[in-house]
Amino acid sequence: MPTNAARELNPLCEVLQIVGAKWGFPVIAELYKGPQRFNKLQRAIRNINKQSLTDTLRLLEQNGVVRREVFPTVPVTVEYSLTEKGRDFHTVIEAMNLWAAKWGIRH
Amino acid sequence: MPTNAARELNPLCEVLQIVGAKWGFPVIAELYKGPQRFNKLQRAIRNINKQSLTDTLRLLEQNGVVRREVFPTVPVTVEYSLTEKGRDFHTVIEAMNLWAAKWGIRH
DNA sequence: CAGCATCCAAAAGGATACTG
DNA sequence: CAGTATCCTTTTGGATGCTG
Repeated sequence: MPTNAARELNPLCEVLQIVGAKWGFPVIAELYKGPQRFNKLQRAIRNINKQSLTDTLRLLEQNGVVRREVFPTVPVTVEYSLTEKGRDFHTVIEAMNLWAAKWGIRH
Repeated sequence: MPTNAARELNPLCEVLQIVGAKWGFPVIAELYKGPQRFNKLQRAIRNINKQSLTDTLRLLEQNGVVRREVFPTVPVTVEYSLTEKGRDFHTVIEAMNLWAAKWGIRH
């Protein structure tokens, strides 16, 4: 994640935190497919481990991008989904894709 | 910078490399003001050191966002400026700003 | 002036094992 | 199932000094 220096560039800091987080995009991309439980997310995202997944979900939750819901089954079930704010994030992703497509990879 | 995992999400990988780099935004922001020499950039960007500035400029240069021009004065003068691709990057920045403004910091 | 080489400190990432 | 705790490895960042 971009640390202090970049974070001083408000109000971009929040966006940079999200897009700069190593697993932010993969998690968001996966949740676009629909609500998912913790273990399902972990299996879906190649090479992520519990710790990293937990950290990323907490970060996105704090930024209001992801919602966490606990169902009191046994064992407990936890479902993660995108909030409205999270779904609206596609505007940013699209802008990135457009720019990347317009200019291509490498020059 | 977001590392391997995020980078597999082509064609976003290039964008993530740029926005995820700790000093990417500060350098681009500074160059929007116009072409600048190495030392001028370093003085303008709070707390960046030669090494980090060099690394960031090389990264942006490789991505075709920044142009490097050497003038054979003594001592040598090197000027950095944004390419057309680099200036067009404001479309991405704007999308980020819009999203951030729409949803605010924290929730 | 514009860097590169080196070195060190700090942070991030990841593996594993354990728990309610 | 969904984590937390711990430990360890790797990567990054920054400071400093040297050079064409």
